[in-house]
Amino acid sequence: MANGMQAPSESPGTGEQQADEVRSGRDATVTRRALVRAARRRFATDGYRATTVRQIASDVGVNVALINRYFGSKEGLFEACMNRTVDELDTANRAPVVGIDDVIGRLITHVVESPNADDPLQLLLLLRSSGDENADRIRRRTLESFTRRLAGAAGWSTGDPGTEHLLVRAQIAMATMLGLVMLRTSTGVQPAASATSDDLTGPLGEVFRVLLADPGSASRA
Amino acid sequence: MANGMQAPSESPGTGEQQADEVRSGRDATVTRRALVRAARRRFATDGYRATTVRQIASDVGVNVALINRYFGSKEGLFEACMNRTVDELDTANRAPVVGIDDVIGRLITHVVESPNADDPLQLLLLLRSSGDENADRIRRRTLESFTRRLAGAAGWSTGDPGTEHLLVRAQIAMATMLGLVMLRTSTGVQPAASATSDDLTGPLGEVFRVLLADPGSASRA
DNA sequence: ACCGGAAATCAACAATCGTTTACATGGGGT
DNA sequence: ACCCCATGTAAACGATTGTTGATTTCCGGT
Repeated sequence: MANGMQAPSESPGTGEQQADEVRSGRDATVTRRALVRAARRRFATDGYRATTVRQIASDVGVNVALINRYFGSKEGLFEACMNRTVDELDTANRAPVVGIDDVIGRLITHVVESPNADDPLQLLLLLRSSGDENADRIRRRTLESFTRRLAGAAGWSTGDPGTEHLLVRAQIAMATMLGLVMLRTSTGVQPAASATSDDLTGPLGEVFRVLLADPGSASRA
Repeated sequence: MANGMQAPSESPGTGEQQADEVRSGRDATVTRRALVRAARRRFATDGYRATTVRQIASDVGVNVALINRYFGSKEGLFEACMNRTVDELDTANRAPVVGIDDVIGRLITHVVESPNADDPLQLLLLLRSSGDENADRIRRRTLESFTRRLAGAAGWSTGDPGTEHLLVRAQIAMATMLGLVMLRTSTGVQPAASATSDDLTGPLGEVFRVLLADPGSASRA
C-alpha cells in the first residue's frame, strides 16, 4: 500500500454531483453547455485545483477527452465558466435600479437567497483563484467592475473626492455577501443567515442599508 | 509535449514563500514548528489540495520526507495546523471583554488589521475545507463555537427565545470578516477595505455596531 | 440504403502527487 | 575520543492527474 490514502481531495469526499439535463442525442452544443454547467458547480464548490476533469466528465456522463476536444484544456474550460458567469451577472445587473431598497433587495435575492440553485455559486466562482494568469485577470477585473457597479447602483456619484470611501462601503457589502455564500457552501454552518425574503427588513437588510446609505450621513470625520 | 501545461496550480503560480526563521542546528521541535508555520500559510492562501508537501518542505528548506516523519501524512500536518489555530484563537478570545466597542475593536484589529501578518490567514484556514472527515469536523465545530462566542461577547444572553436571531447576527458579522479576508487574500482587490485602526469609527465599525447592537432595538417586527 | 463526417470513446502518455524505504550525518552523553 | 541514536537526505514506488492519438459509433444529406 504505497499511496493508500492519497489525498482527502479538498471536499468532494462527500460531494456526488450528477447531470441534471438529459443529454439524449449527440449534440455538440448541448454537451458543451452541460460540461460548462457541471464545471461551474465543481470549480465553485471545490476550487480549481481540487476539481478533476474526470469528475466533471463523469458528472455529465461523458468521456474525459471531450473536455480537451471542446475547450482545449482544463484551463480553457475554466475560462469558459468565467465568461458565462460574467455574462449572466452583466445581464442581471443591467436592469434599471429604482431606489436603494431595490439594490438591497436584489443583492439579497440574487446572491444570498438564490432563485436559481446555481446562482450563489457564481459569486464563489469569481472568488476562486485559478492560478492561471489570464483567468485570474478576468476574475479580478470582473470583481472590481461589479464592486464599482454596486456603488453606482446605490446612487453614489463616481467622480467625487470621497469616491474611495464609497468603494470601501461597496467592498464591505460585497465581502459580506461573499462571506455568507462561503459560510454556507464551503462550511456546514448553513442555516440561520440564509434566511428568507423578509431579510430585507432583517439584520442583513440593516447592514446593507447602513453600507449603502448616503455616506455623508454617518461616516467618520 | 504530453503534459506540457499540467495545471495552473490554483494560485501558487505567483506565490513564492520562504522560511522566516533560521533553522541553524538540527532541532526536531524547531523544524516541526517551522513546518507548521509554512504549512499554515500555504493551506490558508492556496487551499489544501493545491498545496503540495514539496512546496512546504521547500519553504522551510528541508526534505519532503520529514513531513511524513513528523506528522505521518499531509493530512496529519493539516490537523496540526488546525489545532494550533484553534489554540491561538482560543487564548486570544479568552481575555475578558469590556463593552461592545471592545468586541468590535478586537474583531477589526485581530482579523482585518492583523497585528501579526499570519493572523488573518488563521480565519481563512478555518474556512478552507480539507476533504478529510476528521479535519472538517474540527473545523466546523471550531467555527461554530467561535460564532457562538462572538454572540456571547456582545453581551447577548444565550438562553433567550430570540437566540437564533442573535446567531444570525453573529454569523453575518463573521461572514463579513471572512469575506474581507478572502477579498484581500484570494483576490487582488486588496486595498480600500483593509483600512487602519480608525476603522472602528469608519464604515466597518458602523456595520459591526449595527450587527452587535442590542437586537431588540432595530431588528424586524 | 449508404456513405461522410462529426461526436464520442478507448487506451495510453508524461508529469506530478503523497508516501516509503534505505542511506548519510551530525551532536550529545559516557 | 568514541559510539549511537535522533535528525535529515536521496531515490524510488504506486496512484492520480491533464492530455492526446487512434478508433468506434451514430446522425444527416444524397
